[in-house]
Amino acid sequence: MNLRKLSLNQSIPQIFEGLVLTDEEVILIESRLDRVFAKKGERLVEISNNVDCQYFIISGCLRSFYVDKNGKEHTAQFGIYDWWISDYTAFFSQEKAIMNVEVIKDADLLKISIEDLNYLYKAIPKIETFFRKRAEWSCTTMQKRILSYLSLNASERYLSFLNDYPEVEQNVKNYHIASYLGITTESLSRIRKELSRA
Amino acid sequence: MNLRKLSLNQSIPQIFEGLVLTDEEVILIESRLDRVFAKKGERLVEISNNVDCQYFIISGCLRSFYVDKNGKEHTAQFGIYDWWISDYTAFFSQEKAIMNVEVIKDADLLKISIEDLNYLYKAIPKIETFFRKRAEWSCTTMQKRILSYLSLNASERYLSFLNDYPEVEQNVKNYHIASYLGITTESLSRIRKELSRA
DNA sequence: CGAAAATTTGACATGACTCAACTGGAGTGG
DNA sequence: CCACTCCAGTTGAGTCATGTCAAATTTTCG
Repeated sequence: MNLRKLSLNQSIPQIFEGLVLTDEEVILIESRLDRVFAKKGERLVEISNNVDCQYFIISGCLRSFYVDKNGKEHTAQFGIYDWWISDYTAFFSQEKAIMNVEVIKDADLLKISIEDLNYLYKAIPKIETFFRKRAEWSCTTMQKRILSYLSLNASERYLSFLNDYPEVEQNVKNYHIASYLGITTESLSRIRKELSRA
Repeated sequence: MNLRKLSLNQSIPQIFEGLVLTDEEVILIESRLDRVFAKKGERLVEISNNVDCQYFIISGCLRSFYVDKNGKEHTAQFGIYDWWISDYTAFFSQEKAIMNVEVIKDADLLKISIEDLNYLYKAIPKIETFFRKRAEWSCTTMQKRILSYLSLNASERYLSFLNDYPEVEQNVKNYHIASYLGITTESLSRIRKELSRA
């Protein structure tokens, strides 16, 4: 067993945190995953392409973003360690990507295709349970984000972001944060100035 | 078999559209569902209560809404026939409700508790597959809504809402729509006036 | 019909945007 | 080691979309 295999094996329990897996199950899962290293600036998904896989992040930082009709970028999601990333809208519905997924900091990833995932759902039902719960949890975080747009002003949304995702804040540029919060970099700059005075 | 039973039985394929179920499975599912009739104005979920069930809507109209620190209501979700509703944030994580679920038009519902749902996941694995896909689909619709807040102005969001949910529009008040779009009723009124001129 | 609820309208206020200029730091090469 | 460039962030002035508040109007429904 080489080093690469070893560290991949160690990653399986990390991915399926909370699941009790037998040795055979770990081996089966491993056989369906691909280790991928991606450099800053690389794109794992590009708008209008097919999206047949999603990525588990072992380390690094990524973001998915939408480009509107005026060419403005809007960050849909950030991804750091222990989280998954893809264009889920496209991945789940098997339509063309409406977002790009871009590497912000060199990343170490595990890639799984939709076919392999469907295979694992059948072979190991608790994997499907895990992904059901993960999707449910995504729903709750997105719901909260929607409510934050409805009920908070820009400054409050920024504070809430800092509170919810302190590790993300340390890995991304302010203009990424602004495009996630739905404000301009100028506004974010003024908000930060205002907050630092208080 | 009485009428009530008959119509409930007929609803099962409607709920699990796309799933092929045996007669025994339908009977098992039915045994875990409760038929509920709810009048306009009733609340199925109230903020800070426990949320141990979700509702499938046979007919009628409902909404879930959040109340912010200034007492303003923000509609999180509408529900009409064939859709499910609850405070998912609370239901999935089994925490106290952060939203109310309110009946907008007299509703005919099927109620399922989290225990019964977990039982069905075990007993009929394809039910879990169905709910996994439903959660994934919810993620994609919420993702699109988030992107609409980031990239569209109030008027464009309104048009997009009319396009995506024409049946909802016919069942709810304008102030419900405004609170879903994140604007005031006055702004919505002006937008409608502007659009009717064009 | 009449009261209550929903919507519309007007005048004004304001938070966030736009555009352009400026600052500061990180890296690069002469 | 300085000069240059590039990129991110900041600042200022003016604008605009949407909000606020109060009043008028229309619709709904008992």
